[in-house]
Amino acid sequence: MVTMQDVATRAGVTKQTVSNVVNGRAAVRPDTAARVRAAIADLGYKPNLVARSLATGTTMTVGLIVPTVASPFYSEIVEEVEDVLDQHGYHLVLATTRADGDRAKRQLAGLSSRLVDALLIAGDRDLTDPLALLPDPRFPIALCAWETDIPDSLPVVTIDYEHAGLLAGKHLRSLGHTRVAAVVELPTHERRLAGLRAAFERHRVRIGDDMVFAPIEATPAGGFAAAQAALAADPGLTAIFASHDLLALGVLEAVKESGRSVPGDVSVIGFDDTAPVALTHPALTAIAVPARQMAQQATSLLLRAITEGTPPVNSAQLLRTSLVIRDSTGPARR
Amino acid sequence: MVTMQDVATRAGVTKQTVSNVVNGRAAVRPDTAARVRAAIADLGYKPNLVARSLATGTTMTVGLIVPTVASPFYSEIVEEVEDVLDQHGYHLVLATTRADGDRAKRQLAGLSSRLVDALLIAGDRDLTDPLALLPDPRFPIALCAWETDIPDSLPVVTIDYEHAGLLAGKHLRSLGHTRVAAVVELPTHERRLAGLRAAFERHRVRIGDDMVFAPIEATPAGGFAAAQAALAADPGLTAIFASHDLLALGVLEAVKESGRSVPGDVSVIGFDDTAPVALTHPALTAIAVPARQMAQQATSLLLRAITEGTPPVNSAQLLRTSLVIRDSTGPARR
DNA sequence: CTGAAAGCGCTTACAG
DNA sequence: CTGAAAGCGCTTACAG
Repeated sequence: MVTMQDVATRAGVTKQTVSNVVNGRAAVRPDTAARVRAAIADLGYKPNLVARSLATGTTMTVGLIVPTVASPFYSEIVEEVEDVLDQHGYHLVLATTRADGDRAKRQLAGLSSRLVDALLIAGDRDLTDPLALLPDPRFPIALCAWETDIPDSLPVVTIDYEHAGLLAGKHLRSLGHTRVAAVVELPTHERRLAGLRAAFERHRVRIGDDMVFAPIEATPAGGFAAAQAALAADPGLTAIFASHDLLALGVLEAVKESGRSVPGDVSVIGFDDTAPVALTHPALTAIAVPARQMAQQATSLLLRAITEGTPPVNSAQLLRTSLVIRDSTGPARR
Repeated sequence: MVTMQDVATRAGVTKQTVSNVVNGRAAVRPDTAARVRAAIADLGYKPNLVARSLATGTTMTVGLIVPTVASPFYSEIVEEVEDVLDQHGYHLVLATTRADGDRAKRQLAGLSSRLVDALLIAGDRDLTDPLALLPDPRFPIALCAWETDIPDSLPVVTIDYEHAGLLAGKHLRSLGHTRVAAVVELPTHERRLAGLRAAFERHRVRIGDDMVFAPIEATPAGGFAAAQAALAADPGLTAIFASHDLLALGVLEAVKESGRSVPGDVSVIGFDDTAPVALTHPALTAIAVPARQMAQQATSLLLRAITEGTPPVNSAQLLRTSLVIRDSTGPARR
């Protein structure tokens, strides 16, 4: 490895001067700088980022923990976080928890030992408990896409999931649906469900626990099976709410496979509104969650905390969702 | 920040002893070790990983560059790489190139300055040229999922794409198809296309350039539009090959939307065989690529190189693909 | 089994 | 504008 000292020797200066031209910090006489730059090029010198980190106390790296990357929702978040980081010269250390609490705990511990300058945790699927054992309070952490039990000690950028569920419910209700089933990942998505129910209760319609189906896995296949169960439980239902898009994809297929038409016989509404859903047939009506904006805000929050050396502003930001009406919802069949 | 020295002072030993108990390296008398451990707990000491890295010359971190993470194929690779890394106590630094050559170049440069101990590059979409400016030859780099222009200076774990395309072609040919279109991401997937063509040429059937359609984007929507174009170009075609699953999803929809049945009127075959495709209707026939195995092998290769301190074995490993026949392919309509 | 010393490759004030 | 010194928090031989 060629070191800064090697460059200095070659250019006939001290390493401090090399450091100055590399970082453009102090003013260096043009010809000296040129000599140094030539030496750098000749030797193919690259600064050792680890040494720099030790000296500066900053790694130019941010950690991101997500439940999985194999979902359009989280992959959008990962890409957005990386974009913002990249724009500011930071690198991304990624960890996926994969429905494994121990793994999540290990990653939380591993990432908070100065390997990264800050940590963003997206999704409360596997990390609700471990958060109790918070590391150094001065270490910048932020949460996003957090639905359950928002800890008040940490800044969070999320959405009002209950209101989002309410939006979905109001839409279905306004179309006259009264026999609806919900395919919901529980307990993670309980707020969405609560909102959905609230929309109906206002009209004295109750979505009982017997019409709530928790999929075995958070995939189209999981949604498919859950929807089949729903159709078996009430063959006359007219609408199905899916607590996220991947499930909705499976629900759509299950309904069609059962010989029913969408939305003629059964309306289907999804949640998140990630890119792939606009292409389903019929195109999926869904609650749109501003995932990229959420990731962007949370990342900026952390970056600001890092550069200002203060803990991130401890606030709970709630982003708004909206209803995107496409072709999978329609008036309830009589 | 509480340092090793703080722990040492509190436990009444020197920091070397603390280091020894933390790393379990040298033998430490049980009661001393207990005292040190107590001090660590009291102070909430966590070793500074950056300082350790500078001293040991290793970061326990591996970089991964992929084109995107919003695709089932690459997200599987990312998750598998992270799994292997996690099992060995390594962290993952992730960079996505996102069809941006400059960004790719920047990432390659950024990641090879001792921020990571090794680098895995998956997918040749954006990084073919930049590889020319290779960093230190002793820095462990490996390639995987590489289709075009495999550099012979770097170890690569990939598959025989031409043979994979041949498999797809032989399958369609054996079903009697002679009017086939190909929806292919070019030039990235040209080997697959070459294989497909080769299968037909043996039977004196030619898939002309006018029947090859490059999608605007690597998404279902891209596949959808390309398939529509294909059906317009030859309304009587009986089979469509898609160069990856996401495209195939769109192709399937386009064919159905055109009023044709799959596979009655048109057979559709995909490529990669990622998780989501088994649930399409009809279930997609596809060339199965062992993505996880590929990622696993490449990662192991790098890990071995790191621990042994030698450059990775410079070999080109070709993994085998297989044909998974489901319901989207059938005999050609007469 | 424990401690004193040197070093990893940088940066950051501080003199000159 | 350039150089000498100290330090970031660890680990690694090496004495005792």
